[in-house]
Amino acid sequence: MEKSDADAPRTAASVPVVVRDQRVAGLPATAGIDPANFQESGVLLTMSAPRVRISDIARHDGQTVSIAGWLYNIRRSGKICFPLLRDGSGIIQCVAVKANLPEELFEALKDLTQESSLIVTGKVRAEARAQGGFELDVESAEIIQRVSEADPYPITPKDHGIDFLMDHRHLWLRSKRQAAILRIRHEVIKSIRDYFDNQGFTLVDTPIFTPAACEGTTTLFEVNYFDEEKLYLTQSGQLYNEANAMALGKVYCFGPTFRAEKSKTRRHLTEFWMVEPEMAYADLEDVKALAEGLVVYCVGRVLENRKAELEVLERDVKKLESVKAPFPRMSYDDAVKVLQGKGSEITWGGDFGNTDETLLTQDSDRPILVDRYPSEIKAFYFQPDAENDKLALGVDVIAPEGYGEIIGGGQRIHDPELLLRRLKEHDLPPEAFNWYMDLRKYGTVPHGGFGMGVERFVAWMCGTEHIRECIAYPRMLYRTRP
RNA sequence: UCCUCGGUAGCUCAACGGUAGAGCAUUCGGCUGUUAACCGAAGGGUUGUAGGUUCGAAUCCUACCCGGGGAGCCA
Repeated sequence: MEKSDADAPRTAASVPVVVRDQRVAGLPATAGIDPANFQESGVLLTMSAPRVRISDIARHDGQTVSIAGWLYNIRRSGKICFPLLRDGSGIIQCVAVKANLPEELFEALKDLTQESSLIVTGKVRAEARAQGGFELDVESAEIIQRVSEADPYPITPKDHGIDFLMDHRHLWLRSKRQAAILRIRHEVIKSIRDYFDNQGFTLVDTPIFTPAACEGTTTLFEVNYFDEEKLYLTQSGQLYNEANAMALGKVYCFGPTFRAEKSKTRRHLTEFWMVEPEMAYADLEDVKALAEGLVVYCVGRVLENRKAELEVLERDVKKLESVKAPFPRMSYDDAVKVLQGKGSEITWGGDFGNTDETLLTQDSDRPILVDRYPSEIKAFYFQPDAENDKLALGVDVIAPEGYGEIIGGGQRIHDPELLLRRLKEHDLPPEAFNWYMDLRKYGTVPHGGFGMGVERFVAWMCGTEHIRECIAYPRMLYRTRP
């Protein structure tokens, strides 16, 4: 039903403003205006206080400041109301007392709807009763847009189902939990980059359009490349990484990868982000050490810099604090024996299922490294074990708490004849790999690397049930929108 | 692709063969310290779609559509 509300938005161009300038309403202007504070928004605002972010609020105790944000929720009690203001960096409870404010302003605030955009100016006050320890005593406010009650913000503070939330993913990101996950994802990505950058790796990004299967078996998304040919979305940058490692020694690529697997589980996305380092003059042990170091470093950074977010997520940080080197190591052979001892039906030569991975790590407080898998279940490029050529020098890092394989990698074949033989055994057309063979022709060296799935790692850090929450806009078997 | 569970108000759910209800959200009223605030009232429904069984279907049956969980495969 339409409401005859003069303040309701009519067009996108005419932003309704209930209270634009409190000086009109007779409030005293506060000194200390710094134009630098207003450049961020690109809008000249007639504010009388420096603009701050909620994450910085502790440094402004006792000062009058402005916070630009959105109404997260509001609690009213007659002549006093408590708007919760969200600004992307945190949430702060504001206090608006009717007796201290112009009537027009108090009424506008009291009746404000969820997710309305507004800029609040007031005095920061330490307050034990408030979450976060600080409150803002409202002095003035500018309402940028009042959300219409005829079409209210759909995500209310109560429970919602996953289907509804995923349909509103673009709005769901505004909630506390989702914002915390995205900040932890950011921390993980930054720490991954710092880890490699600090050790002399060079970021060299690999193409997303690729001409053929890198690994043969895995399903690829096909793309029409003009009318010329079919290309595929990359499922790994590894083959290109090997070329880059021969050029720069130590490299990594970091970007989205695509797998057209019809997997419908809590650990699968069709589009996910992967970091893949590759090192020249490296063997399996070097790869294992690099992987272990990466995991320890990133977990440490999350613990150090994202305490507040882990708390929002109610993550048991003790489980993360125990992630220290060295990680337990075992061979595939031993892992199969351990699993059989625990009642798994796995036989030698089979790959681990998710239940196997969970069983394997259930007694460990940190990830475990499993190496030397049967060559038959691994890709064509794995270097065979010198002591048993039926085994591939591959390694997987399996995270605890049921998060499964987060890293997979190993040492690559450097011998040209062996590589050619493996291509044929895997029914791959050697002519498509001419450039890859060149790497074995011109100064071949032992080398290796791995890939780490970012969303799986973030899911583990956050303790989320499903990895779909660990990327802003997940792409899954039956979900491609928004 | 297979197995399994589900689709009822904007949202979360109840009713399980006999008059479709509750909480939240929205609207109106009350409340100066609330913490997913609370109290009172109002509006809000072609029960996923199409057939079928029945005196009578949200409820039972069939097909389809949409989604959740899992398997295989993988990071």
